[in-house]
Amino acid sequence: MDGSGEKKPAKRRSQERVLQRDPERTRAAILEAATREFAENGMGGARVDAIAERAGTNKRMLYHYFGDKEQLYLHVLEEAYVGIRTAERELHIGDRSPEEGIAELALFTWRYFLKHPEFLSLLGTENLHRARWLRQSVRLKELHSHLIVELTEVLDRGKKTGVFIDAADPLNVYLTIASLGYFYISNQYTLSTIFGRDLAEKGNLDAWERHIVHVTLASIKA
Amino acid sequence: MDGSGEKKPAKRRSQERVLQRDPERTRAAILEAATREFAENGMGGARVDAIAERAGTNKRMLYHYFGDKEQLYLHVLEEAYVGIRTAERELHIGDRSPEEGIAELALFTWRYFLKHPEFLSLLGTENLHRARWLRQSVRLKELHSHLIVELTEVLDRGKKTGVFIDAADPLNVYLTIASLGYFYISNQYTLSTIFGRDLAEKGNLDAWERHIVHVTLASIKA
DNA sequence: CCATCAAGTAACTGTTTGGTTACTGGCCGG
DNA sequence: CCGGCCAGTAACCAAACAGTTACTTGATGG
Repeated sequence: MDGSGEKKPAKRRSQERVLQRDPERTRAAILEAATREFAENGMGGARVDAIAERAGTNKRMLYHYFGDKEQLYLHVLEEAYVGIRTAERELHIGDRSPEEGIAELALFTWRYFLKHPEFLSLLGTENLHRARWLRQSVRLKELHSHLIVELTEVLDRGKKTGVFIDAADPLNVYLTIASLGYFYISNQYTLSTIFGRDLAEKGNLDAWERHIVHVTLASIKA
Repeated sequence: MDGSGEKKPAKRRSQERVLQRDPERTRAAILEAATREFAENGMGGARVDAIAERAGTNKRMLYHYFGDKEQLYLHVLEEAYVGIRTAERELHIGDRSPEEGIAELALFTWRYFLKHPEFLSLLGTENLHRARWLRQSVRLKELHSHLIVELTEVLDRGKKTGVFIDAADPLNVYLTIASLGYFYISNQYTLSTIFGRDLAEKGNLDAWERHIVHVTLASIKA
């Protein structure tokens, strides 16, 4: 997100000169810095000064673009949800056989969680506060119905052809997949400590990936 | 913990009179208040003044008994781990058939999590900080080997009688049980919000309890 | 019965924090 | 070519914070 970014031509006029004033770039930098700061320290631990410094700007701009710390946090959270749901939508789990579709969703979810620990961390923070900010969000409520609808279709198709049990419930299936991925990754530090095994090791990660697919399918297979 | 607690007779001398100075009671009150404060607000959000007030004492005592905020937090965390592992040990999952033993462990874990959300919250906080404080703890490392040993025995017995698959791994089984319980409870607020279904409702909780047992057994049954 | 020491209180301190104010400088329309 | 506007800066502020100091109270053993 940083580093390789070419200087944007700044809407108003195309110019090659290094622009200090680039509102969109500044805004994006703040959002990205805030994502990291909130993910690493939680709402209570995140520091506004630290976000400004990480973004290479200062607090004035942060308050200018986002109002206050809480609104900035909500923006970060919304962006994170949009990120996973957007990627998920491009899967088209209905294009294959029901079993392959479910396996694909499980793999995608696991790998997305693994690649975006900051998303899991934000979820953790938000739940600590009982979804205080998420509940205020208007944008996000409908973002999720798509997932359940698509999953319902895949499961129904599998039930008709007799590969899935009738009791298979779409929400339960998704929660099962998400549970197994979320817990392993977000709790890896305490788990590795108390069980004396490094869960982040490649071999263990691969084994758990296979385990998730196995468990998910085993729980709904006829 | 409060309210119904009879006045302790204060070691040194039995007396019915209401004692203001009762070191053990004060210590316990601080620990209990700190547990709630840390669970509700995380390490970064917890306030030392709030803990003192909740405990009905003041900061001086808190620093007197526990050193500083971080050490107090570590005490709280250790206490929480000792709590679940102690209760778990009394299960004796080896006393029944292997299948019943695993089901029993799954039920126990789910119900313990449900009854002690503050434990889940503390785990979340500790993992946010990558087990920074837990790693310092000497007491806790061996507390967990017992669980794995007992679980290994139960699984081996099931493998011999042919009810479990050979690939069944004790750590994986425990992680599966814990994942399904942890995620559902600790993420109930965001999940209920985005899916528009109240996961804390009795019917849903009971269904998930059955689901956990079903999934766990389905994943290891021959 | 009083000297001693631990339990307990409250007011204080230096620092950090979220948020603000007063200011600078570049750009664009008229 | 200039007046107003908007991106950006830095110094500032009051409140909140973790941790401390100076003090009071009460039980107990010699």
